[in-house]
Amino acid sequence: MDLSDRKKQILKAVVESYVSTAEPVGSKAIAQQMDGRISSATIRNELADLVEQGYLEQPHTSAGRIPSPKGYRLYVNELMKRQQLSVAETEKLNCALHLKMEELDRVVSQAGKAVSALAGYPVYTATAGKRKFFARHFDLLPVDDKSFIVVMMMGDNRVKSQLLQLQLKMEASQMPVLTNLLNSHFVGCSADEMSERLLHMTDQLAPQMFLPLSQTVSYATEVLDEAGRKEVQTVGASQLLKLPEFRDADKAHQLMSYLSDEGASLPAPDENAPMKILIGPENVSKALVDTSVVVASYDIGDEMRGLIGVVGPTRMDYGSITARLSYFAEGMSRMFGKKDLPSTKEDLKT
Amino acid sequence: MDLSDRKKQILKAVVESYVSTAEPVGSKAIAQQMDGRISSATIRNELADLVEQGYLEQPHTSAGRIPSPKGYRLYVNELMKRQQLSVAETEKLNCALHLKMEELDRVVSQAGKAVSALAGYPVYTATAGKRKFFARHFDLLPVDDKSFIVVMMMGDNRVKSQLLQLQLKMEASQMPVLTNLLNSHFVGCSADEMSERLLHMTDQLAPQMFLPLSQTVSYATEVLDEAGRKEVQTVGASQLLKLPEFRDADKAHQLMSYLSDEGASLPAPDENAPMKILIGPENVSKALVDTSVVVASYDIGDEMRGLIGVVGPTRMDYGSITARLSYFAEGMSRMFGKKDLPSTKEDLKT
DNA sequence: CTTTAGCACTCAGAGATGTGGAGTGCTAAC
DNA sequence: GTTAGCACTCCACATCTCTGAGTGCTAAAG
Repeated sequence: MDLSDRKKQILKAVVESYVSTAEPVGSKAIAQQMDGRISSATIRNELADLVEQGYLEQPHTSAGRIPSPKGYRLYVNELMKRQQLSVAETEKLNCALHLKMEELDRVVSQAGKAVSALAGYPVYTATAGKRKFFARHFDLLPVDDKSFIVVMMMGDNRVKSQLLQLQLKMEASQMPVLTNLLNSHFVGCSADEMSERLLHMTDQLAPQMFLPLSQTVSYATEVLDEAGRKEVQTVGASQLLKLPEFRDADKAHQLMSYLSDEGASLPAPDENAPMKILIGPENVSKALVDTSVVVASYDIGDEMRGLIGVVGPTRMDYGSITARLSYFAEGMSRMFGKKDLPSTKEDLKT
Repeated sequence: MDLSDRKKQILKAVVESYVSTAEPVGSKAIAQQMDGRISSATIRNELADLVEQGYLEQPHTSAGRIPSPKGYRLYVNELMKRQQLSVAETEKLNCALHLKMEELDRVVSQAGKAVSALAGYPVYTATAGKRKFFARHFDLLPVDDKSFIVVMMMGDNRVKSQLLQLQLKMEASQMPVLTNLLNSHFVGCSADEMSERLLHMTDQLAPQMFLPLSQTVSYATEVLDEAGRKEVQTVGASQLLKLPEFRDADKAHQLMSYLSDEGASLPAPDENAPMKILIGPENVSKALVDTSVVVASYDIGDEMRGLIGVVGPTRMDYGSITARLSYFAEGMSRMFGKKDLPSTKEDLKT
């Protein structure tokens, strides 16, 4: 049951008009947009068909039509033109990407801001690894005789550090011993394994050695645990309020608190697809059923993947969002991981 | 021109009622709240006086009264009862405070979240130092022969690190030399001094030594520069939407984007006062003239101060906010700096 | 069989109108 | 100085009407 070419043209016109105005679109407007090649009456007939087939909806009898999720889906899969980014826009994105190669987290959130500003919608970012985290190397920096700083490099080459206050005084000579102990027994372990090994060492060490060791190890397990949890950040939530569909404070509030709640599980693309578009009820989460999400993932090396998603009304401009997002995701992949991602249209289907 | 005791009582009643209901309060309601000791007619007379003296305002002739900024000021300075925190609330705050002593930034933002949730208003946090930042110690961890990780401990004992990719291969033996060089020549320097010293060494070193050194130093200067800039974070902005005064999406949007704009200069308490309350037009920033800000600062040692501010409608519950904030600020000070802050009522005046 | 013009019908949204109630200011009595 | 009473004001809310955009249907034209 494929749609006629003309019906598709009309659907496309409806989507694009509604995307930019947020107002139901009428037959006359469409006729005009088609240079008067066909009359509004004909279009009315076609529109009626499209409604019947579920591609469009009518808020009430005497209103224009708006696209249904099914309509958007068709639009995204077949009708949408992949948009070119303007020079100014690529500039801005590049700027965010080339940000002084700082800590990963920073780049990610900076870039999120840029994308959000460009898209006009809130953006969430996350990084997640698939495999367990482990320590690659430990280092201790003495501060005074009752405290030192642990520096731990993780499997993904990120480094975390922390000042530890000791209960007992520690002699300078102990430092290298402790460092050695850590690097010989706790490197390559997951958090759980670490705790276990520590347990085994309880009796083998003098307390003045064991205490700082255990403090260090428990810091390490904490960090590893946390790194494993995927961390979601949201930026640009206030952009929502500019949209007519969120002028209702309650709606806006609901969505915004969902987004800023870190516990929230936000959509992620499938294993092999670089990008995913979820339209309205295609979202599992209740809070998102009235919104669409476009989410891209990118490789950041070491079996880690990053995630960036744009949240907006179902009426969002899928073309320009996907263009920006894929440009950005490719840039990130190029920057961190080595290999590029495929980015063909086929991958956009659910 | 001091107010009579009764007028103050009435003012207090108006403020407290308006704070909790957001509705203009009428003479009858006040009479009731005063156990009928005086009649509504009398109160009307008093109210008229208070309006004339500028402590109250009348949205329109036949409406109740609402406090003016001047009225709030008097309330905050004289009438407000310092509120006790409930056990449950201190629990929550303590919980945020005792968060596994992680990086400073984390604790601060976690605590911000807790305060925001408890207060029901957005909260901004910042940390700022008064003096220049410098490096206290460098450490290098080799990753492979073309990259290593710099670990830099700063004056405030925070540690920053970064993976550096080298242009040239580097031999293992160079590492300690480089580390030594860094620790002997660049410790204790501000970012500017570092750049200068690096310049002087250009000719004295072989390029294969100089290049990684310069990469490391430029990373260090970047970090120091950034640490010097005060960084503002806002949490809980979505809480605004629950308030009747921000049901208007435009207003909410305006304030929210101001808050999430990092460039924004948010109020800070004066040098020696631990807390400051800014009511309505007392705020310099245009975006805040319709809001009040309660901001506390706390010592985090090493000449660094932290900042936490609550932003809300002028009608906010100053009593409970100040109580929470000062509890929190004291906790932070105790945790980081050693000395406690004074926290007497006198300091609350502008 | 498809397209078009014409016409009656529908419905949301904006404006006009009306009513109730909360609250005031004023006056006169206590 | 305090209180009761009363006329007055004005917002909030509901009701009503009017308008215009847009529809569905029918019948004629291509």
